[in-house]
Amino acid sequence: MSPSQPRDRGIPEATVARLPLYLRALHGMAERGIATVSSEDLAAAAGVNSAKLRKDLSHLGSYGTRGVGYDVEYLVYQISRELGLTQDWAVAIVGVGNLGRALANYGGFVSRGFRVAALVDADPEVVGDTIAGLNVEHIDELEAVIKRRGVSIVVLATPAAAAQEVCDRVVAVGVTSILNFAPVVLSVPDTVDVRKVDLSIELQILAFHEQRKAGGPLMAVDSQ
Amino acid sequence: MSPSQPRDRGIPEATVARLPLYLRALHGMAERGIATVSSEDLAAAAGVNSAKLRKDLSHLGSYGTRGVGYDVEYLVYQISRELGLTQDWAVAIVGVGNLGRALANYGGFVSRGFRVAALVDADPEVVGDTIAGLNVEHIDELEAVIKRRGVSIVVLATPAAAAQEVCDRVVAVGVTSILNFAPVVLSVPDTVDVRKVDLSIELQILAFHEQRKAGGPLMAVDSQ
DNA sequence: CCGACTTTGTGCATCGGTTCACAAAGGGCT
DNA sequence: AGCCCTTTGTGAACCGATGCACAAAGTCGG
Repeated sequence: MSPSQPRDRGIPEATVARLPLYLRALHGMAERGIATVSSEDLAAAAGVNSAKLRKDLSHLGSYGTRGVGYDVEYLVYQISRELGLTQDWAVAIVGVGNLGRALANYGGFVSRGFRVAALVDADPEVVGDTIAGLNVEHIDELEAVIKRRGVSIVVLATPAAAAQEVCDRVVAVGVTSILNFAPVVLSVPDTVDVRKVDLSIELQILAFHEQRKAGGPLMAVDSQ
Repeated sequence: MSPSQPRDRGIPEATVARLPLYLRALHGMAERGIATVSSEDLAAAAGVNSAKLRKDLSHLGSYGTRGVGYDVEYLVYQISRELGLTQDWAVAIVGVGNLGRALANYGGFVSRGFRVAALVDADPEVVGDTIAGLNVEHIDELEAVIKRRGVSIVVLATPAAAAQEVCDRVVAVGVTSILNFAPVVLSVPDTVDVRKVDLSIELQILAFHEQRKAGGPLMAVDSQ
């Protein structure tokens, strides 16, 4: 067996979720001209514990040097490759309301190998507008646009009521990765990956903890 | 001890994160006039497995009726109370770029007991504008605004470079809950809760899985 | 009033993830 | 060349979360 292929199939989900974090920290370091970094320092920059970082990285292979640390440049490349960011991903954003607009202009996408390739909306008022340098196309064109532009990831920023229908349509033309901002649970075949972001959920979790702090150890909540 | 107080201190974090999900599903049902729901149905609507749902709810107390299910109205109230949504939370949004604007207009906040009480920005171009019915105030006023409006949760939607400084300032005036959209790891005293949302992380996770699918079982990646 | 049926609440086994702690590995100084 | 120092990579214990499967509890029809 080849000596430099310990790279396992099957990276733990929790690890995958943290790789982008490391990547961000590493990009920052590369910009500041740092050539080499220890697990301790990188972990601090990413906000995790160093043992966890080392175990995470060990799932990709043995890319560190004992006594020295990790080569920043090289590690950026390895993580990028593992995440699939070395290729170019065409993303379509469906629903160009406030959120869709914000996403279209969001710098974080472009800088990570994602290319917003299409904006689609149902409202005749916005169809034809130019946003972030892109022409907004009509929802009737959805399937055609996805095929024509080679879109492989769709971002749903529609109202809740429209999300499932749009979802069904993009799945029907072969999209298998969806990022859903609409506050509904989408039903999809299990060959399709859906990740959801609900902005209000995070606030609710904060409220829960804030309440606990405020009530402190007393918390005299006589039920109503 | 009172018989109907099995409500434990210490609800698992994983459970807290799902309560908003259940709440959303329940609200939908209440609107459709459904009075009672089984764990099976509610779980389906929330996209989780029914055993998990029952265990989650059991942490709040014994609010179901065997052979029948849960009273929708009552469960909404119990979960809301547990999450602290029965009180009114004043939220300030700092950074009124595309994202801040989208958040200010986002309906999901208001409908959950959150009230956007202030918008703050550093750019003199936008200070003084009215967005979502609110006057945008200058960052110099940050501390004053937070105190005057009783803000207890701050949403950071600033550029990455400004986030830590704003964070320090709001923490200094006593804010202990922060929702951070800026792509940086904030350092705060551990009395302060920070939750972060990085829109590009979700996309990167999707890209990872999409790449795996594309490569399929072959995945002939001879390292460069 | 009783018995059959439904659905909750939970004990228990299992699993994935985290953390500790240390042996192995490499670099650099003398 | 050899020794010491730093830092990685990982075995193993631990911890929390998940899911199964069932007894307890309650409803409803007869």
